[in-house]
Amino acid sequence: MTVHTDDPPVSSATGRPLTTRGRQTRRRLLEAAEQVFADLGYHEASIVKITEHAGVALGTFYLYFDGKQAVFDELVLDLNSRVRHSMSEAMSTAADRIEAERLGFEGFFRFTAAHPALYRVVREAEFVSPAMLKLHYERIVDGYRAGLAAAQRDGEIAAELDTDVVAWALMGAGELIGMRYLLWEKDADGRPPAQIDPAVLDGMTAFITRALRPDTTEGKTDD
Amino acid sequence: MTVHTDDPPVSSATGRPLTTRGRQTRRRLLEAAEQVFADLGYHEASIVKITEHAGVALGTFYLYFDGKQAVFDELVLDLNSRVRHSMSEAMSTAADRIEAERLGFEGFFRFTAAHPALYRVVREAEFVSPAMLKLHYERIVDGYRAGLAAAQRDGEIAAELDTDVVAWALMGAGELIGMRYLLWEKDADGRPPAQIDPAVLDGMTAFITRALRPDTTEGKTDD
Amino acid sequence: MTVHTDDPPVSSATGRPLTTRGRQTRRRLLEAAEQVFADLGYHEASIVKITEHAGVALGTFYLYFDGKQAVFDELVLDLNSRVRHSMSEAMSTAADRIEAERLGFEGFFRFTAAHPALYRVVREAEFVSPAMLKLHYERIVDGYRAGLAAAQRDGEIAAELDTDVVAWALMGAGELIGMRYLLWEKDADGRPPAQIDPAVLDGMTAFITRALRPDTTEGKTDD
Amino acid sequence: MTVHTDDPPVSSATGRPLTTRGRQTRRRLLEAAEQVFADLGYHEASIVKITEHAGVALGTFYLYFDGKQAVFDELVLDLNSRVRHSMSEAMSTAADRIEAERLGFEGFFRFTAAHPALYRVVREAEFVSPAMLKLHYERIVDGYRAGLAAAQRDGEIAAELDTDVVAWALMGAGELIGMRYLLWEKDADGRPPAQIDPAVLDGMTAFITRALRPDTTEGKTDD
DNA sequence: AATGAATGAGAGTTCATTCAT
DNA sequence: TATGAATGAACTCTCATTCAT
Repeated sequence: MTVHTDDPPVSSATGRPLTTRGRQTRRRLLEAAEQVFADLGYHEASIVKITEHAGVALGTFYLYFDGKQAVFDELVLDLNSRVRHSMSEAMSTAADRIEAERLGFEGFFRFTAAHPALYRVVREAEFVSPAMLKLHYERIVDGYRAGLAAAQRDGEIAAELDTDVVAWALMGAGELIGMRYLLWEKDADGRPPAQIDPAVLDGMTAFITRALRPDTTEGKTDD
Repeated sequence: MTVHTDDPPVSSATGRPLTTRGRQTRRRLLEAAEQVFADLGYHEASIVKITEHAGVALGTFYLYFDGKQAVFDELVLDLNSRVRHSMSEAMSTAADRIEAERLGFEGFFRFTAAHPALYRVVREAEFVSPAMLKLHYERIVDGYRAGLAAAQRDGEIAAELDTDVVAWALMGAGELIGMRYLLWEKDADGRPPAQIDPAVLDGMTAFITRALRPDTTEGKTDD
Repeated sequence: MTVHTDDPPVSSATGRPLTTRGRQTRRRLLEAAEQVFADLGYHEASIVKITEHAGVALGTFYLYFDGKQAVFDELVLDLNSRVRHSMSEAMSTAADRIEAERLGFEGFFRFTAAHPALYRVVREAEFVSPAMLKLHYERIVDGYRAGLAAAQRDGEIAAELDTDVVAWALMGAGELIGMRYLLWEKDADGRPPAQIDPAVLDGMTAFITRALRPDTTEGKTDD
Repeated sequence: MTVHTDDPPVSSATGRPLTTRGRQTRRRLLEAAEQVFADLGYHEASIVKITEHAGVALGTFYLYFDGKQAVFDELVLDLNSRVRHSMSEAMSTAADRIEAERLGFEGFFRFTAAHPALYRVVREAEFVSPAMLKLHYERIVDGYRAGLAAAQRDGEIAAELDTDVVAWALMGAGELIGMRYLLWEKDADGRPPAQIDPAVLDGMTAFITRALRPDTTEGKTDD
């Protein structure tokens, strides 16, 4: 599990810079936190469980983090950074915006399937650290909106659409589809699927394509 | 605040039927719980706070509910019942399915604006009582899907759409739009808006209409 | 189950005399208390459980008893009265004191097997109502001691024995034998035996006989 | 007050080994528990009272014990171990089995007088932790029975006696004698006696001696 | 840099008892 | 005579955090 945020705060809770050993301990704690928060949720999780999972003593935790909420917040930022990275990488090969949307969702679902912590931790942030959830959503929406607006200028998507509203709608749709068809879906053995059902992705693509594509009469801009 | 569920459990925690006085006390407790859970969230809420709010003694709570989680669960069911009632009432005057969708969202947003507890309580159920959240979503989706399937048979919406996927996508979209433009929006006085910005509702309607409407070449069924 | 004490307090908690109906309710409550205390012990038992068992409402209990401890105390007295009655009846046909001892124990064990509440309730009195336990033991010992003293005067048992010490010793012995071979013994089906193993009773009789019988050289008094 | 069990569990509630400081705290808690349980009984006792008595914070208790019942159980084991140690030490100088019995009772009474917790705690175990009481009695009886059987082989006590029955009878006798003449006896100042009345011990010895000694006609085995 | 014993506020829950009906 | 809703003190137990080592 690789942990990389936009602005990696590789310093101790007291602000001192860290030695190599310190950085390692810190990373182990953050990874343990991801595991424990994902498995148990914020309130069932405890610092003891995190430190046990990380194989360090209880007190050590407070050398690197200000407290329970602080690790949690950092974890949300970290997951946000990673899921956006996964999505933008998936979209990078798209020929047009609508293909980009499909690839973006594919990347999102792939990340979700591989990191169930994303939902469990990020969505719980709504109740633990509301500002973090807002930040998470807004960062994703920002990317969306920028892409949609550019595509609109290029005539790739319908001019009448409100890119802000559409961006939020798409994110909401993606989130619930992921929850329904990835997190709640169980195969014969009761295990969650490793990837989303292609038929669902197709259904989602059809829905999005219809919503976004320009009207047939709509004049395309040159480019 | 009116409390009405599909199957109102007007009995005590021990299952005995209640006197009039008992029913009143129970309802006051459930209403207090809605208030307190909405204001503070599940974990910050406490039975003491609920009983204080209801103006009864601590022990009284346990005459009517099995515990903290039990009131919470009942509250989720109650809110689910009420929001669905609000939506179906709003949709009842629609001329066609696409208008029904718009009216349904309008009803949903109106309920959300009037009962912030819906989001705060229901979404938190994901972490407190996952089965309740699933139930909540599934009950709403069931209605959606049935309406979409019927409309598809009538040629009111595109035949190619996967009604299940669309139903979940629409619900997710509606949820995040509501969160963004109702719960997070503040007017000049820092108060949340009493109703959703009509422009947003229009944007959403455009999005949905484009996604659902049959292709122009698509043959309509007679009616 | 018949309830009869030396001094049956057939009056309400407030001291008023009782109607026939009142007496019935009171007796049902006392019998329910015996059952519930025996099954659950004093602390696990609750007034609600007793009244439910008796088929009356909670408040009714306080019409007849001063409280939880009060029923308990009355129950101890009642059981004491009944076990002593059972023992003295069993001893009534004895030819001599040593036979009387054997028959007395037999009666005690029979009562114990039929009324497990005796142990459960009476022994718990040590911690709930110490004065009641003392009374229980002393009443039994009084009978013992009187019988032993008379037998000593008649030369049926050894003159050197301290009747007080012997009475307490015999009662203690009987109590632990009953606990070990009746309450803790389970047959093939895991059920407690309906009567004590005759071999055990023989063993006990041998022990007592040896301890009590006069020395062979000891002169018997005429009778 | 020295605390020593057969198998001293010098580990925390979570099973981790303890530092010196931790072991000290644990021992202080166990001693405080002995005091508090003996003074108040199981149900009146509370963790708060135990920790206050021990001079530590409430939470500290749970570092070392799993809960109220757990300390109680450990205390029963501890007392059992100590009283048996006291008895076997007292018996070690006996010339024959009958003298051993007398010395054993003396040791038991001495321990009882010095540690009233023995009765109060161990007998209450019948209702709090029945398995513990059984264990307590059985461990004592095991020693008794072994001694009696050996003595029987040596012809020191009557061959006809059932050693199992006799062992339980003797223990029961000793327990009630101790209760009557130590715990319930008060001197002029209302204080319990520091040691048992020698006359009672003599009475008990006479009783036991008569019961156990071989018949005069019984042939002794050579040794 | 790391340890782990100690803290104590605060939670959910139970139940004997009262009293208006 | 009977009811059962209401009370609230007291309990056990948890866990984020501190700090001496």
